[in-house]
Order: sequence, then C-alpha cells, then structure tokens
Amino acid sequence: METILPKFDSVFSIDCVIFGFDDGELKILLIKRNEEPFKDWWALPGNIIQHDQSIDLAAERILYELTGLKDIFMEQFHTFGDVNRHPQGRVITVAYYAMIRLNGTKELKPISNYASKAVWIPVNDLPKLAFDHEKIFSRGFDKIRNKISYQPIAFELLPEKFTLTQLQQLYEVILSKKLDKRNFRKKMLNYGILKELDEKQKGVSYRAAKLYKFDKRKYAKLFQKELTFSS
Amino acid sequence: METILPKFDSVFSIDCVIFGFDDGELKILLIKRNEEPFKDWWALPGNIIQHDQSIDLAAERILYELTGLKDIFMEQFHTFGDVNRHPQGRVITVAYYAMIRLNGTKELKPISNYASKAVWIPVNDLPKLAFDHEKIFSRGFDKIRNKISYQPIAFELLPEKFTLTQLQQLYEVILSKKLDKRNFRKKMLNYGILKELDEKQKGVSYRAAKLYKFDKRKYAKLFQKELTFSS
DNA sequence: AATATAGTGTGTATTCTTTACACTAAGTAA
DNA sequence: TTACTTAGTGTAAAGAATACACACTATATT
Repeated sequence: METILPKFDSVFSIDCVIFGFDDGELKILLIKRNEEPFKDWWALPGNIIQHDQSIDLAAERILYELTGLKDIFMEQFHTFGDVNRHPQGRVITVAYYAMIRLNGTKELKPISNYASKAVWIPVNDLPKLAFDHEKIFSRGFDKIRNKISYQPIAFELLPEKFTLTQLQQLYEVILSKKLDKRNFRKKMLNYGILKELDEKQKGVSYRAAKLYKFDKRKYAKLFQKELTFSS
Repeated sequence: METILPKFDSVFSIDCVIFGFDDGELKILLIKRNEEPFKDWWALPGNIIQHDQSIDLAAERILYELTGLKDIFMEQFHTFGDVNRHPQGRVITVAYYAMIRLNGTKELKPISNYASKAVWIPVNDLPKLAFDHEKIFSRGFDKIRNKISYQPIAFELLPEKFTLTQLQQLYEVILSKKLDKRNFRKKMLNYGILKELDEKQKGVSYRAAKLYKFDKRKYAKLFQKELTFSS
C-alpha cells in the first residue's frame, strides 16, 4: 500500500470530464485505476499539476496523453476542495470539461502509468466512480446542459458536417427532453450560424439529409448578442 | 524582503470579491497590503488555505475576519492558476464572490496581520490592484452580472425591506444599463416572489414608496422554473 | 394657504418569440 | 410497384418584451 502523497502537504490536481457524442449517445471517457487508492475503480482522467505548468495547460496535457488530441474545447468549471475527498491527504482538484468529436470510433492512445485502460461510457450508464468523481461528473454535466442553451458548444461534439437531425438529437440528449422538429429547425436556421452545404448524407437506407457546417465567422459577427439555443 | 513562500512548492489560496450596494453605488471591499510583495498596494481580501479546512470554509473565514459577518451568500466562480501570477512562487487561487448588505455604514473589523486597512470602493472607481486581482475582479463582476439575470441574488445586497426603485437601481448598476420603470415593475411583481408590506419608506422628502420583502418561500416553490431577471 | 419639487405608481398598443401541431416528399429495399 | 423510413415544411395562437407619458402624493418653501 504505497503512499503517493505526503500526509503533511496539499496537492493540486486536475480532473477532466471529457464528453463525446456517438451513435445518438452522450458518453464520457473513464479510466480504470491501476493504483491505490481506489485500485480497479473507474475514475475521471486526472493528474497532478506540475509546478511549471498553468492549470489550463495541465488540463490540455491530460487530454492529449489520453486521446492524442490537441486544440480541443476545454473549460474549467469548478474546484473541489473538501478536506477528505482524497483518503491519502489533502488534494484540491480543479475540474474541466472537454468536448470531442468521435467520428465513428476514435482510437484511444495507450494509457500511462496510473490507469490500465480508458473507455467511452454512456452518461446514462455510469459505474460507481472513485473519490468524489460522481459529484464532479454531475456538476460538469449540469454545466454543459446550462451552457449549451446560450453558447454554440454543441458543434464541438458533432462531426464537421452534420445533419439538423443529428444536431437536434444532441440537444435532446444533453437537455434530456424532446424538442419539436419544426421549431428546432426554424430557430437554428434563423440564427444564421449554419452553412448549408451542397452535400448530402451517405450510406443511409432512406432519404438522405442535407449536411450543414457550423459557420464560425458568422457566429463571431453575432457574438455580442447572446443566442439562446434551448427549448 | 522576506520570502513567505518556499520557491519549490505550490500553495493554494482564496481571494474574495465582496460586493456591497450603498447609496446607489456598487462597491467592493479592498484591503491595503502590509507586506511584500505588493506592499502598500490595494488587493482583494484573500488568504492561504489551511490543511484542515475546506475551501468553502476558508472563504467564509476570510469574510468573517474582515466583516464579522456569517451565513453570507458566497460562491466560487473561478480558479486562477497561471504559473507566474505570484512573484514569489506558485500560488493557485480559488476566487469567490460574496454579497453583503451595507445597511447605512457597516463597521469593518480591525484588520489582521497582512493588511493595514479595508475599505469599500465603488467598482467604477477602482485603483490598480496587486497580482492579477484586476482580472479576478472583472471575472467576478461578469459572473454576478450574468447570474443576476436568472437568479435572485440581488436581494442579498439590499436591506431586508426595500423599494422597487432601489431594486431597479441595483439591477441598473450591475447590468450597466437603464431599465424601463413600468416594465421592470410589471415583470418583478409578476414573478410573485416579492411580498408587499404595509409599510412605507421613511425620512424622505417626497412621496414615500411602498416597501417590499423578498419572499423566499414563494421563490422556492417556483424554483424548478428558471426565472429571468434582466432587461 | 399656495406653490414648487421630487419621486411614486400606473396601462396599452406593438413587436417579437415561443409553442403546438400533421402531412407530403424523397430515397431505399424488397 | 409497393412498402418503409426519415427529411422537410407553414401557420395560427399565446405569451413575453418593448416603447412610451402623465397624474398622484408627500414634503419643503414661500
């Protein structure tokens, strides 16, 4: 039973709730812990913050080591600092969420020292998690549920080209409610932040839908105005 | 030039943006630093987090030591972790905002070791601040500006009994825009979260306005619904 | 007693936004 | 050719947001 942390000192860490959207399901990336405490438990990916690294960089590093991805949308959402959240000493953790595109199946990089594997698990089907990670996850989920209503973060989860139905499904799983198709499309198209492409969906056994792209330039123009994406 | 922090270790601290509303002005509480670095500069009240103290408690302690107040509305809003934000070593700081009632003039408690005085300063008239405290303040201000639009935090800043005009003025200073009196009153009263009292304002040399209270019980009932308090 | 002053308190019409709701069109598979 | 599955579309009604101006009341002043 190794002691990683000296009992007498505080340590800072990062934990990440990494969202992906695949096959109509919202998932997060979990790792299986290799080490005590909570050996063999599922946990959020995380790590100690190094002295020469800003916390934002530390978060990006974790994501990169796990997925090989860079320049991903990430944002800090809360810092958890209860005295006893870590059984081996005082660890304060800054939590981030990230959103990544799972185009089909994304290969995960081999995992480093402290975890034996990393897997995408649907948010509606999560196992028990180590430490206070369930609390962290649920607060992160609240955060994106709230944020998606007024910021265009949904597009970070979709492939670059997507159909309006896919976009709507994503809103529905995040908000956990059904939306009206006609109203949703009307509203989305009205914002003028989608570019309609000349392409259509391929490989479906029914009428193919038009593809759209998120138009960052138009969005930037409207940026001063707040948009409302929910309901 | 004393060195408070060992160069080789990380330290966690708390900084607080403490808002008060007085005489039509929004103010925050600043302290004058007694010690290096940034001796004699104005700064946000803050402190090191002790090992046996959760970060929420640490924040409450700072507020209590400074104002003698307990059970005040406080919320964490961001953690600042740039490598060089503190000239003497790595200090990661968790920032909180608080809102307190300044009924007339509130006496501040005598200040502890690291500060020579604490003063209420209007947010529109802030001096240069130590460290990255300007950034912290401005993010905290953004936070309440955003939050006041959908949560009843404004009442934390007003005396228990207030007039609709006072309430409107507070919204106006936080949102930095003029609001229409008739629309504001209509909207506020429609929410049904204000209790109209049988009392009137006293000591004014013009027609006295009715006093209202925030009705927490009614608010709790509506709580599932999000309210919109802006515009 | 009359008047000036300063802030309180109120209603309506217009525009914009949100919601509710159901059928035809297009493509694929048999 | 037919059956199946999803794409794509419009309108009416209700609700929310905005714009806008004047009479009322309490006090202070002369």
